[in-house]
Parts: sequence; structure tokens; C-alpha cells
Amino acid sequence: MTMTNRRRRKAGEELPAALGESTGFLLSKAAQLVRERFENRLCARDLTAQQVGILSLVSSRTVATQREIGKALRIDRTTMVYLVDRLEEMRLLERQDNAADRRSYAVKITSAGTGALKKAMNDARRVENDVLRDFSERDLRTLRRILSRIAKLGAENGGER
Amino acid sequence: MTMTNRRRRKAGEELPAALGESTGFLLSKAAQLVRERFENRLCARDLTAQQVGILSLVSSRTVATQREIGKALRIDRTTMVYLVDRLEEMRLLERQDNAADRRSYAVKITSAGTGALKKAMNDARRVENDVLRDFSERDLRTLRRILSRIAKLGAENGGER
DNA sequence: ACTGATCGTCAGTATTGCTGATTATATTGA
DNA sequence: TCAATATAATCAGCAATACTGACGATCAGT
Repeated sequence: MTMTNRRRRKAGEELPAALGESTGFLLSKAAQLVRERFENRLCARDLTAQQVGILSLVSSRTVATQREIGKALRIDRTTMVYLVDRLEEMRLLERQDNAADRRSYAVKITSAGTGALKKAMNDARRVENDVLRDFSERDLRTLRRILSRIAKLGAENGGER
Repeated sequence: MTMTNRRRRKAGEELPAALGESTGFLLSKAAQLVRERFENRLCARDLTAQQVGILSLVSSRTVATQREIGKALRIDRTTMVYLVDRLEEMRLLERQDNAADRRSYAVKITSAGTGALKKAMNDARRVENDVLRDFSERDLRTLRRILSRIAKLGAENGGER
């Protein structure tokens, strides 16, 4: 079992004005918190959020190459090798021949993988319900609208150098 | 110069419905994007977002120990040693004796550190303006309100176990 | 002074992002 | 068709970061 269980992290403290007023900083901290809560649940399943992302992506496609998964999830080429190795060891994924392009693999989810994904998505739903419970439907629609627009922007095109 | 310059990363692709509908996933991707854009600018200054966070925190306090900084920014104890080592090498921070508790240091920002922080915060502002430019003031207020409430939650208290 | 806790450090491991090289295969262009 | 070029996965190796566990110095309470 190479994949070590993540431990629960401690809670944070108050933040100084300068940082607490930066939207980017708030975004980063909120994301970190949600991810930590998710992974705290996930550690019982020996999975990381990144691995769940891969499982979800693979399960939604008939053919997924490592390169494609990496592009969609912003994971490096060489890190993909490592991650798929781990998930294959855990029998959640399989590398199969890709008839369409023999340089690459068709990465497929196994039935164990489908089961693990289902449970992990339930964990995700619970964490979300928990974190978002206090906000109105209207607020949540606004939040999702803004976040999905930002997420679609693309990383470069930001420096007019 | 141990701190290697970060390279610009490529932009991502479309995402499958299952993930794209998860607020937590959107949050994580939006944060990743903003952070990447920020660090793409910052790489000219040989700084990471995390280091800027430390500089900002230290500059806003008269006395800051490594432990306090780590707690506020959710950075591990041993990683703090490494990070402060780097920032001290770069002459942006100094470890001074802490009269109040001789086990710890009083971490202080240098004048070079103050200058670097000022420039980095300008970078941050630019990236934010760029990313958030298309949203209304009303949307941004909602966004900030939600994010700061989530960021204050604390990581544990998420499992009713 | 004794006990137990805390702060910083170090050694060592795991994960992730990157570079550069290599192998196998695809694609393109002459 | 064949040669040049590009791409998918892999591997070796480096850097950054989150851990664990152990350690010495120091602190707080008794």
C-alpha cells in the first residue's frame, strides 16, 4: 500500500486585513478548506481529491488517454503516469490497448473503481452540503455562475507582459 | 538561488458534467487558475504565492513566530522552516531573538522584503482585476461574503463521526 | 527541581509539478 | 514511399510541500 493515508489537518486562525481583503486569497483559502474536508473523509478510502477527479473523468468517457485526462484536470504528463500507476495498483483503473492510437492507452475504470467513485461522490456531496448549508439558493447560484466563468478562463492570457 | 522559477502552465480543456456541476470542484479549479496567473507574474520576482502570504502576514505584525504564521496560513511546521530559510537567504525576512519566548524566533520583514511585498501585492491586484473584471459590484460583494465565511470555517468539524 | 508541553530543527518519506531524454507510433510533406 | 517531424507514454532526476518521528532548548505549573 504505497498511498499513505492523509492525516486530518488542524484548523486555521484569523487573518490580517491585507490578506483577508484579497478576493484571490479568500478564494484560495476557501478552496483549501473544502479540499481538506473532502480529503479528510476520503482518507478512509485511501484516495485523494485528484484521484477522484481522474476516476470521474474516466468514467464519463468511452476512451480517455492519459494526456486527455491531464489536459482536462491540469495534471502534468509525468504525474499522470504516477497517478495511473497507483490507481491501477488499487485495481480502480486499467490501461487497455487503444486501437485508435497505439502510442497511447485507453484508460478504463473497473467495477471496483465505479464503486469507489460512487462512494467518493457521496462524500463530496456531504462536504458540500455541510459547507454551503448556510447560504441561500440565490447566493449559491451566483457563486456557481462566477466560479464556472473563472474556471473556464485558462491560465495564460493573463500577462500582457 | 535555490528557488526555481515556476514555468507558465498550459490552459485546461472542457470538463465532464459530473465534475463541472460540483461546486467544490469549481471552487478548486477557479482557485487553481487565479493562483497560476498570480504565480506566472510572480515568477519574475522568484516568489511563490505562499511566500507572499508569509511576507504579508509578517509585515502586519510586530512579532510573528513561525508557528503562528503556519497556523494562520495552514502551512506545516517543518515546511515553515524551509520557507523561512529561503526567504532569509533572499534577505526578505530575518529571524530575530524573541525576548518573550526564547524557544521561538521573532520573524521580521526587511526593507527589501517590504519592497518585494509591495510589488507582489500590485501583481495580485492586477490579476484580480483581470479575472474579476466582467462581474458586477453586486456579484463581487456576494462572492467575497460567501468565500470569507467559508474560509473561516476550520478544516475539522466536518465529520460527524 | 520535576513533569509535561511547545518551538524550532533535522532526517526521511510521499506526492506533485517540472525538464530532458528515450521509445514507439503517427502524421506530414516532398 | 520514405524521411522529417510530432506526439503518447515512460523514466531519471530535481524542487517544493505536507507529513512523521525524534531531538534539544525552553517554558509553565507544581
